[in-house]
Amino acid sequence: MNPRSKNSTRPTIIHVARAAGVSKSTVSRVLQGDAASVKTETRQAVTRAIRKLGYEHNAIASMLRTARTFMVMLITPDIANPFWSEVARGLQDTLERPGYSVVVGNGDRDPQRENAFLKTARRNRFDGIAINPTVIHSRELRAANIPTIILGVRDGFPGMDMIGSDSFQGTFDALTYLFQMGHRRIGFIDGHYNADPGRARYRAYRDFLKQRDLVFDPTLLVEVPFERAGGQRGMRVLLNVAQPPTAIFCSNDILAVAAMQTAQEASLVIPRDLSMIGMDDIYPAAMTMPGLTTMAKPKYEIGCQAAHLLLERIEGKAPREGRRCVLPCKLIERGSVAPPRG
Amino acid sequence: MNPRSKNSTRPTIIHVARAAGVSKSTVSRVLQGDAASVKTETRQAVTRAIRKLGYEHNAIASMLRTARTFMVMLITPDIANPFWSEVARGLQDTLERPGYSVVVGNGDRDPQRENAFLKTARRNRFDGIAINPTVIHSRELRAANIPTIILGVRDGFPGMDMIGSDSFQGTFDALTYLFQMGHRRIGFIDGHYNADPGRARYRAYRDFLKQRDLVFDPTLLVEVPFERAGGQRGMRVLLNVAQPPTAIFCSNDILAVAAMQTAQEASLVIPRDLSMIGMDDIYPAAMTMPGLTTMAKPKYEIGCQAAHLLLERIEGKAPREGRRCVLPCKLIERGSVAPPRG
DNA sequence: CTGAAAGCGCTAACAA
DNA sequence: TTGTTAGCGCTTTCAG
Repeated sequence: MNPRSKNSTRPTIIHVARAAGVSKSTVSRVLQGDAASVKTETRQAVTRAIRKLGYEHNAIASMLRTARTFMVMLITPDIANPFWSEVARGLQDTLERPGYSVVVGNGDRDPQRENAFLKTARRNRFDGIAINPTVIHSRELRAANIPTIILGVRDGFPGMDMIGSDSFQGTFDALTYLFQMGHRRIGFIDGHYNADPGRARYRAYRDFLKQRDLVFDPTLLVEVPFERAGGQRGMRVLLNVAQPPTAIFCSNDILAVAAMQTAQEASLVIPRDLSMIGMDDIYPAAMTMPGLTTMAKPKYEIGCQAAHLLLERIEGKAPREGRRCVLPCKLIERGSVAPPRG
Repeated sequence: MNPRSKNSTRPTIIHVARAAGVSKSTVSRVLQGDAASVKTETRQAVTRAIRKLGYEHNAIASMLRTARTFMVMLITPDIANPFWSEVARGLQDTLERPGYSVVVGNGDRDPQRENAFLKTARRNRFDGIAINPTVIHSRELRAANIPTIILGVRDGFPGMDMIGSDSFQGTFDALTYLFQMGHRRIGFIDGHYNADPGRARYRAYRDFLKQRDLVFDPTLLVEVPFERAGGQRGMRVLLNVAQPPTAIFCSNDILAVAAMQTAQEASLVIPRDLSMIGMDDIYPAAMTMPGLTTMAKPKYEIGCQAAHLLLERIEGKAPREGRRCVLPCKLIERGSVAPPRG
């Protein structure tokens, strides 16, 4: 039954060629859809032979010969993080059409792991890399000598393509929105990693205050790690300052949701007693009660655009210099913001 | 600077061999860590040459020769779904050590796409496949002739390894938990897909009722699609039955969270007026107010175990017949369940 | 312990 | 339009 049972080896183009009474080159041509240079009858004969033998193109052999693998490595800190899994989805969906497969690596903010994936990309001669660099440096990336797109807009990667969202503008707009709702004492729970990417949100906060002639009150700013516990701690701190804020901006939704819950546990009613605004618009943000108002980052689109930029670079259609693509954030109004009381 | 600048080609083992004054075979042996059969001095000479030339092993050529790719294809409906992204994480984390890369495919419950990924796995001679089959059949999987692990416990895949969690037991335990809290009228919002995998939850619900001598009240059961809107609709229906339930079990957390919010919007206080319990324990379940009590599925562990089973199968260490590995669910008590009022 | 040689299955000039 | 030929870079007998 099975054309290739047990210990018989898989058919190759040679077998197909023999069965069709042509040469391997001809088979190769029809395999590549080189319609122009093979007679219709011949092609049909080959196609028939292929089907009869149950032949399956061997991409590995082809890779070796053409030095093209149609493989792309995606390196993010954690694919289980809803932010990155959405980016991954966008990347994969758009790379799928031109026939690329994407391998995903969880770098985990660990130099060892991040580099291990880079090494895999090199050894397997991947055609491209999409990476959110946390510990890896420009030098290593450049040395890999593989077309690369940086996920996130960063300094320190000169000449490389980058794509990200405008955290500065997003933060600024979020704060402006709160201001226009009437808030004047606006708290800021600022998440950070060890390797801090430019502190766009912090700069936006300071710039915003300046523009609105509000004085910077250090008690309204609290720095925490980018995780639930950070949001909880941040809220506890802000709840206990002498003059508490009427609204709080959080660096991302994970912090915001955790902070909001902490406030609710302290019997504050959101948004009546306190307005909350987050950033990213991850999945859970729509699931809180009230829904979290947030500056959405275009995660899926970032993935899609990243794919396009990378594809151009791979195909040599990109300009020599690195490109920066910065997508705007967008306000999603749900229920966590209202004018201040009184 | 760069040892391989511009249009010079990458060094191969031949270059290394020449530089070290040995043959390619020797270099190959060193590369494979075949310590036993190469003199220490020779190995050092080779290593030195490798470093000097900036040689990088070409995995593609190696694959062609050895017919091993160290690539695994993961096919799920949607990697952006928090359930699957956790499974993916587990799979990747454990496949990483033995040197496998995993390509992830979003099958999207679409026959076209699911098959396309399977085809990629075949053409690229992947060593293994991990799949949650939604539309693909056993026959196609078997025809691919690649070691496979089924994600989810299903009928219709005879002889194949499977791993999943015990939805029947989980549902049964969740209902029992509600019963022990004193609930007797327990509603059930049951999600389903077109291709329904056995309806374990439904069977558990019926069995539970029987065991506890409770009569099955069809008005307490509502079937909805597996998405937020389904949860909302389900809750609206249950809120309007003549004798509403005092507790509700939902097929998964997405439904549960949406249902809980809908109840809250209708001014019910959870769990005072109504207890809610979900299943899966996805990320957002911890972020609601109150936190959602749920039967957790061991998502990450499923990924890890899947990797182990697959590895054994790939290495020919697995028994001929298919194995079934069913992991238990675990109750996570948060704040959404309490004894009924009165 | 090391080397020579024969491919793995395909593509891409170059000829015909 | 088709066939011949020479590899792509590595692994792996088999000799030595």
